[in-house]
Amino acid sequence: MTEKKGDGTVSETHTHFIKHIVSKDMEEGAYDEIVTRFPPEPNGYLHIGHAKSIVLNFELADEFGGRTSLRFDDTNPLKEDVEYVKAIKEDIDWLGYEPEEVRFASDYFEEMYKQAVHLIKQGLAYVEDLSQDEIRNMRGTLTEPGKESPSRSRSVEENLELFEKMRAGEFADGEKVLRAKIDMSSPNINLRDPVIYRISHTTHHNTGDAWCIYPMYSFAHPLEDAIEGVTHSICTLEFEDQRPLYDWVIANADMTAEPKQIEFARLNLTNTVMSKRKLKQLVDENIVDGWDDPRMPTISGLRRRGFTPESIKQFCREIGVSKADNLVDVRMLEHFLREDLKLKAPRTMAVLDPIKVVITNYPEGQVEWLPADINPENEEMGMREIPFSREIYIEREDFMEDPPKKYFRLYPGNEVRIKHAYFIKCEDVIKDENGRITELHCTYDPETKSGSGFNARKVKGTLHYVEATRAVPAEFRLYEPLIDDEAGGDFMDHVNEDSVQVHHGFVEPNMANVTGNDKFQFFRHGYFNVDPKKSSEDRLVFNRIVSLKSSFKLNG
RNA sequence: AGGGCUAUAGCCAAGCGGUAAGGCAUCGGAUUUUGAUUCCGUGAUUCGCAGGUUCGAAUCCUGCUAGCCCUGCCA
Repeated sequence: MTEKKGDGTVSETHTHFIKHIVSKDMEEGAYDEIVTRFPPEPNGYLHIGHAKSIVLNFELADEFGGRTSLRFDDTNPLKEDVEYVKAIKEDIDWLGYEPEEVRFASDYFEEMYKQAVHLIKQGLAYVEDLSQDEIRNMRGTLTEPGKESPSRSRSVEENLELFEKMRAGEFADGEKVLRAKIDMSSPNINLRDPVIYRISHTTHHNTGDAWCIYPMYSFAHPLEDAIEGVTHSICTLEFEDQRPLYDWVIANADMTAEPKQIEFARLNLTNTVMSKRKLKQLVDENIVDGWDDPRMPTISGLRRRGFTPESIKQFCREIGVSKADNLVDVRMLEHFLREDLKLKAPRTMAVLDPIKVVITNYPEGQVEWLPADINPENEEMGMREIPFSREIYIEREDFMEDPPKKYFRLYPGNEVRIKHAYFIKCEDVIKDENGRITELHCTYDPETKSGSGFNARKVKGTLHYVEATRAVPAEFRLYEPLIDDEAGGDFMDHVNEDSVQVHHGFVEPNMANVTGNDKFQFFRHGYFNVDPKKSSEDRLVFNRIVSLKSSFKLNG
């Protein structure tokens, strides 16, 4: 369990193939220092899959005493926006990582242009006259080689001139394109003279109208890495086929650095969609309440739901890094949230679906303030006092008129403990004209007061409660997975129509002033977060982050 | 099918020629003023399959099977 950081010591846990590669490189002295980067395109919000990559990149470099930068891969102005730049920075910061530097691919447009010219001069790139359709048709198929374009044999001088005109805005979008001259018959389609620059008369969020030609990812990315001195360029599996092109660019550009691309498997979670396209669709079609809806697997959604940075990071560490396609059970994420909050969150009581209990033998008008530990597993959190009186609320589901076997909550004639207070026994059930239970009449035994040491008899059940006259109204939002079933077909057919359950109940009086993102464990319910958007001073709204585990089953 | 990659328990995953770590989930049992926590216990004679090399193979070799990715002027 040596998990040292920042001193170059390799941890013995969480070992994986990328760490092996880096270890070996460092032992062989291949690099002075390891440099990684997290390179999001600012075209959407970050999700937990990105968190896996963020944790990997930052902690890997940190472990070897290296550095990590944040670099926005903004080479396609059609899809990118500053809104996303801002959100991405915020999410990384919230997770607790500080990039060595923040850069943009667009910072290097001039340098990339020069490198393209360098390729042209070597006869390794040419300006293409063919249309997009013609290029596609001549590319061949998976099993047949492509055909060489007539433009391929253009002279260096003419290519230089045309490329300059492309930059100068003398052509319309799609009229010309710059292609790398590699191999039209390569079995790897990425090497069949890939397009490396296209014309797009579009305002860029960063460079404005300075450019009307933009480099393609496959050309830009290796250059960005080389410029920044990145040693290990970590990306996901679908870029594996691009690695030969990545290496080709590095080999033929006028660059001394030799970054190495390493691919790992992206994260998939049960009951979750994990692509920006799909998440954007959920937002655009108003299936959810924005990118930060508490049901979204986005970092901002998880944050609003109440997940902590530490729980997300620990999850990312524990799932490991490999090249095998995977589908991780969301319950694993939930586990790390519970583990993180177990000792940190105050434990208080909330009644989500109240039913009133009148304790008929308790003096009218009397109130007792009972001592209660804030977290029995963490005494440093101290004590609080909670009121108890003749009328309290308990959970409607904690009473059954006709209970099955092994039900040890309240039922007629049964005695249970009220947490931190007394034993009560159900004497009478009051119903309205529709037969709905409106009130329970109980008696209490003064001798059974909590902390009194009473042990003449035992009860099987302990119920939480909120004192009725001082109860603070609150809204509770419970969540189910947004996606019913991750398998097959259009994911929109699997959207759970009933993924939010709203309850109106009460919390303890001492919770009247909680504010955005405060987290609590509500006894027997789970961990809750004060919704930073919906909650206000006069309307408390709690999101259930995760429930407590439970082995209780009715009828079983 | 041309190329690239992957395959270890229900899920994730270590392992790197010396006899299958760990986590999640599940199911038992003990403790419990949360049906929680905690604690103990629970599963691979076998690593996709078939051959081969070796004293010895999840690890090396050969063949096969299955799954994922690649024919954007997206990243």
